[in-house]
Amino acid sequence: MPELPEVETVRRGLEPVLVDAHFERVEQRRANLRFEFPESFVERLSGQRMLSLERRAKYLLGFLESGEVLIMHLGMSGRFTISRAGANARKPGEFLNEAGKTSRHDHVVFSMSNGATVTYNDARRFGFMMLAQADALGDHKLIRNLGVEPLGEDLSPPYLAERCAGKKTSLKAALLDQRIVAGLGNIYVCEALYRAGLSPKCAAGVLARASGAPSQRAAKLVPEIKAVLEDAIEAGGSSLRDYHAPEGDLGYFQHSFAVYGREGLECARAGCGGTIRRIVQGGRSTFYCPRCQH
DNA sequence: AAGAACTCCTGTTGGC
DNA sequence: TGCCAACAGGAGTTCT
Repeated sequence: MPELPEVETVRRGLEPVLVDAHFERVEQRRANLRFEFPESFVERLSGQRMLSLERRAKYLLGFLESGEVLIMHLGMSGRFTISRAGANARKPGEFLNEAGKTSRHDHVVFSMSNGATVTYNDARRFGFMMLAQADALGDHKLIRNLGVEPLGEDLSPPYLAERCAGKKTSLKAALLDQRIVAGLGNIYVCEALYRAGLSPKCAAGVLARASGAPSQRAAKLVPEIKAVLEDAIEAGGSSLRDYHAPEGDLGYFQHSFAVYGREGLECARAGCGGTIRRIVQGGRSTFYCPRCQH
């Protein structure tokens, strides 16, 4: 489900109900999601106050008073839903939860001291939750190899050129590699490449000149990556199928897709007249305009 | 050792 | 209407 803009939207939705609240009750309904839950997961969360909720790449990081961090990843289908005490209380045996998803996939329920209930639902169970020591978070195996955040100064044409220099893998695959840029996923890579007029099929190495300096392509691509992510965050993320922010609001950036999911439709670039194509790279769909992406 | 293929799991959709 | 194959926003692990 979520790429950086969706995870950031979820973070902003959860922050007001989780931060400064205590976990009054934690319900863990199965032993594993993608991975086993941590040892004594419920006990280590219960009674804890969350000091802050941050995002790194597609991870949500809840810093706890105990010095531990609750690391959460939504995988493909993970979603959080907030409900208030008394409101929309689900009757026993009811088939659909507040998110309109089957409640059999409600795997974790946090009851907070401020009266909010936060439910984690994940049909495919590619998401997970872990606990780590905050002061060693940078050494955690999930965190330590992550590349730069795409928003902000760290992602620059020289950085991207250096990391892609000599790479024969496709530009599409390189941008999906979380060790290079952290937080991009299939949709926003397609959209950024389209905006930059770059072919997803060309070798990633084209971003660097022989000297290692950034090429024109790198200079063009970097601002488009930032722009598409900023636009999507502004829109509250993309609601595909039934994704929604924790409060139930729908993001609407999916209406702004130029290529994703638009196979067979005409390229929107003025004067182009090309037709959007779908190809498969690394087992995943890539959408692009063969006429104006080179 | 880079790069590609495979893997986890369930739900939805589109074609016949 | 029913059935079945293809596909879905991720990424760690295992191969070549």
